[in-house]
Amino acid sequence: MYSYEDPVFRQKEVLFPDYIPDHLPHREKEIKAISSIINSALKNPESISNIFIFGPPGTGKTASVKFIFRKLEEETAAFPVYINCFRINTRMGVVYAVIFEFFRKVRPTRRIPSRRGVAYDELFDLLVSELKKSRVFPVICLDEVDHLLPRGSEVLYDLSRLREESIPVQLIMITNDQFVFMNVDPRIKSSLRPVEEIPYRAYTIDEMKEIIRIRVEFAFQKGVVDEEAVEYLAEVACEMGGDVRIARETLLRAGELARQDGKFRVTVEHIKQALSESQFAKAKSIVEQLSSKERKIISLIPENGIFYPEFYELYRRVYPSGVRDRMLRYYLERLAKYGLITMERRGIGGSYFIRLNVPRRIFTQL
DNA sequence: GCCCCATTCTACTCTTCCGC
DNA sequence: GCGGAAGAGTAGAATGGGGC
Repeated sequence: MYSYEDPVFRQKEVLFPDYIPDHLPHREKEIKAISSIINSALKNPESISNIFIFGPPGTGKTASVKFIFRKLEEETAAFPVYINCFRINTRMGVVYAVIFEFFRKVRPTRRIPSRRGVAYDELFDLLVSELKKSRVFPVICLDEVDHLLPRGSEVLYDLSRLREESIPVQLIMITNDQFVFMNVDPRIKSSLRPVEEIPYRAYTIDEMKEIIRIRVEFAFQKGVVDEEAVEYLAEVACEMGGDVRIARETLLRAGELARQDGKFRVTVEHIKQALSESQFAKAKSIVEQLSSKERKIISLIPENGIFYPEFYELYRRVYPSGVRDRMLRYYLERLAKYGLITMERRGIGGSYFIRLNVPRRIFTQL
């Protein structure tokens, strides 16, 4: 049988966003700290501390927790649940996600209840009774927890209060914003205590170089990626905030470019070319998750910006049956929160000036 | 027991109102 | 023009009653 060996990639999936490596270099200290908090809670459920992880994007926060969760599932009786609050950002959504995972992993024979037509309290009571019966130790990770606030913040209070029902539950909250809980209801803040804070700092150039080298070693065929290309990529990735995702995405694109030109060698030129696109990798992944309404709205914003009243007129002209003024503002506020646009108020009591933070081609390519 | 349909219940979306 | 709050509207699922 004919077998084809890729001349560029050896294990391309190493560069995919959902790939969790067996070893996370330069995050051993943080992983050890988080694991130790979880393990001591497992040994002594009376002394549970919630965990608050914060730091710049692309510094391995999510990868660390997913790495720890994999070990927890393999080696302990804990019941880890990972929830991305960008997608699941209501209290009902969070409780339903926990119940869904519980019935999938712990009680696979039980029918998963419907989400619609069931009261939140009813669903929460079901969660309480099932957790009580099963005696599992839930470790719930709320990634991008800032997207849960303020609408879904009540669920933090509810989940923390499970301990009053003698259910040992540990929350892990991940965010890029260290001060995310500053304006949260004091009642909710106090319910989350005690909290252990685990800060993640941006990678240094040397650390970035090593991380890229390891990825290159596993993902590419031997000798395909030039050393100068690795060094250049590490420097630029650090200048852009130390985001490993940019480096990973760039390597993937550069590999494809090297294949296209037929020389099967990744050079600095390939990296430069790939970087022009991958610097917007994060924005692109956010845009991919937007609802069709949000995409329609952002696609209408001109490259050179527009004042809100003018934009509302434009929107209504293009989508006469679309949302009204207040709702449009609400959607724009959300897009601003995602970092895709900037809303700057011009003058005292003046209108908002809306500006795109990413090139328009990001929306049109999807 | 099964099917159909109206009713009920719920979370979530969206509009309207009003004060600043 | 903006933003918070209240309430109406909507979609989806469960429930219950009637007819076969």
